Amino acid sequence: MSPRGKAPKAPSQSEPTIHDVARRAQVSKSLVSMVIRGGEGVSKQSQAAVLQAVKELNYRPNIIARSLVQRRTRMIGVLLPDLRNPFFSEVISGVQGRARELAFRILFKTGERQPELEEQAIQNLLELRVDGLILAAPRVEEQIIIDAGRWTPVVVLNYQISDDSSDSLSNDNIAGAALAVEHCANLGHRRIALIEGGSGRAAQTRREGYLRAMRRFGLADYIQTAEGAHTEEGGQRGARELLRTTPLPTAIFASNDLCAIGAMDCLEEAGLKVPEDISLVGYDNTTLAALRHISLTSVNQPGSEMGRTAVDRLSERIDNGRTKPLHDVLPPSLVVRSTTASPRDESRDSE
Amino acid sequence: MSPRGKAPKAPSQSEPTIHDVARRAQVSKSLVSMVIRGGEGVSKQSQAAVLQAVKELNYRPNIIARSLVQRRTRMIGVLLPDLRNPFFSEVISGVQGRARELAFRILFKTGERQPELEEQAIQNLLELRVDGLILAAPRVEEQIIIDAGRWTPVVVLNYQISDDSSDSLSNDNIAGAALAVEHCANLGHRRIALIEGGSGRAAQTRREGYLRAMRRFGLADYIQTAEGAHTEEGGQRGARELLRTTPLPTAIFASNDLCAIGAMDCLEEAGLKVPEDISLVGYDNTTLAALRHISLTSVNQPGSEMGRTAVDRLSERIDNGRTKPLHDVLPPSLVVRSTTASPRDESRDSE
DNA sequence: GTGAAAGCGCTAACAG
DNA sequence: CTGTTAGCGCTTTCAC
Repeated sequence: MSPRGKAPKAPSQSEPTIHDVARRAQVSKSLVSMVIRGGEGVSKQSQAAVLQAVKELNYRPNIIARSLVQRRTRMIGVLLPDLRNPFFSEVISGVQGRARELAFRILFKTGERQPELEEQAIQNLLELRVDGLILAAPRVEEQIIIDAGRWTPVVVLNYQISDDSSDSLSNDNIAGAALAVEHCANLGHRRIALIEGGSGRAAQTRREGYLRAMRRFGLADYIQTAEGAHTEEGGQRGARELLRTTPLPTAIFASNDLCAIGAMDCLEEAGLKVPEDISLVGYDNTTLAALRHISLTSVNQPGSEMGRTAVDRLSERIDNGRTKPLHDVLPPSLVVRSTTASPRDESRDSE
Repeated sequence: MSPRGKAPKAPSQSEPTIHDVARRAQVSKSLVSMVIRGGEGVSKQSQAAVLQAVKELNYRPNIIARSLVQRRTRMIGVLLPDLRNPFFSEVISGVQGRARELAFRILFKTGERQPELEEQAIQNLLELRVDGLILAAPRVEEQIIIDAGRWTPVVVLNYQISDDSSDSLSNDNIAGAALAVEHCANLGHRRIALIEGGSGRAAQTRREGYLRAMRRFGLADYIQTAEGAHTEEGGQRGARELLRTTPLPTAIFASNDLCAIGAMDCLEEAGLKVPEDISLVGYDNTTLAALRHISLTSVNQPGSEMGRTAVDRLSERIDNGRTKPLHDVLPPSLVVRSTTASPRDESRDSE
């Protein structure tokens, strides 16, 4: 829980403090403090003296000390499942960009999809007195999130929490899954299978969306799901499972892009052509899907924009004192590329 | 330079402090402090009392206060160019993993390949009193890095600095580029062109490696370079430039994977087949290159491993007091996949 | 405008 | 084993 207590030696002779600057500039500590923070109401003369002393001593304000007295750190904690999925790279890019604009710093952790690690990370971030927390696709128990929300502003991405202690910002996974199913159905597919994304909440919701949409389109009899995960390996596993069924599905909706790509590999290794023999839809519309060689039809989820908005939500609470919770649900959209087409033989499809 | 000074209202009634815990447990502050840090030499009884009070008050130690008095933060600053390139995602994954194991926290910034932003980020990290700094492929002036190195331990990735104030950890870009050239030459290529990676230091070194290798293999007359960048767009630009030349090169070495993928797109749009008409080699061996649909021959650079090692280097200085600088150069290796083959028509190749 | 004094929450000697 | 005493470097009243 606490860091190792070793510190064999001091780094060097101690760093200059505000006190040293004050002495050198022949002014008081408080004056130096004013100047450092972009002082107003300071005479040009003292200002110049301070600035010069700062330069000469190579003084750097100690933000830790400042944070202690101000009781704010201007740090935002960000917890992601991992960074192997480009979707989360995009999220954190957005977070980082907006954070810079609003003068926040990012403390960053990955939870590796393990609830215990996530919880530990959250506690750690809270102990560091972050001014706000962004939790992306958390797997931790809801109560932990609620408690965190009572302590500091929290924005949860892609999981609408049932409590009002935090803000949330979600992609409408139900609607997104429906878009995927609808697209396939419109192309004439009936045996539209799902490769699931594992036990994460987004994956569960997409599954639910798939089931509902299949029923709505009168395809309840064709519902078919395979276990998978939000990784390439998960996609391969799911595809292998589907390949063992007869008749084969003519379209597959994979729970995310990584999963879809894994499935695609597996299908093609088995000699099936995409989209001629089988159509494939992913989710997230990551940069991977957009690669010309992949060109995957995918449900769009604007990761970078979500990251930026998350920071804005935090800033509204931190800097503008908003207290009413906000729960945004972004409408997904479908980006059609080259992995979907009408089924080869429609008569065979009706068996 | 300094954060906005607004704080409209306190988050809630103030958080419990070590003092509150002490009162509640009927012991002294210092005893509480001991217990919190995994106390030794504390009676079972007081320990239990403290732990209970902690629980009841929902107390969380204030790491900021601790950092101030201990003069160490157990935070590591990480500066990356950006996260769109999966290579850097891998680096930071490695950093994050090892940091967790060694009880460090990660403060993370991107420099967006702009020296001014990088410098600002470094200063910011230093003001926060990070215990160490990892600078990946920095573009900032060398003097800034040297100054930072005098202030706190620094590990520079993929740029061997000419000064001994920091450690460095580089891939041997000269050797890596040579591997790419050699591979093509061995396949019978002579017109091996380079798409450059822009003004970054790694890109420059790879260029140098390309030039040297071409000469070494007696292919000096076939040297051909096109401007590009370490992005897909840069690769497309470079490929377009090369496509205007006659005769066309039979192989292209792109300065990194992203660049290679951009080039591949452009080539195929122009009706050329890879590798039948033209071979292509990338650099970094990112997850992108490994995708079955890309299957790009690429020079391997172990991003995740480099991230882990960077944290180790820092820890050696922070926790074990090492002072002698270490400059590691990792040998690259070539991963051959499906984008390289012998040139179609060797006679035509000799013009 | 400027300076002096009082902490922020915690740790680290050092006495009891 | 436990409590007391000083600060860490900075901001922030509040007098001058």
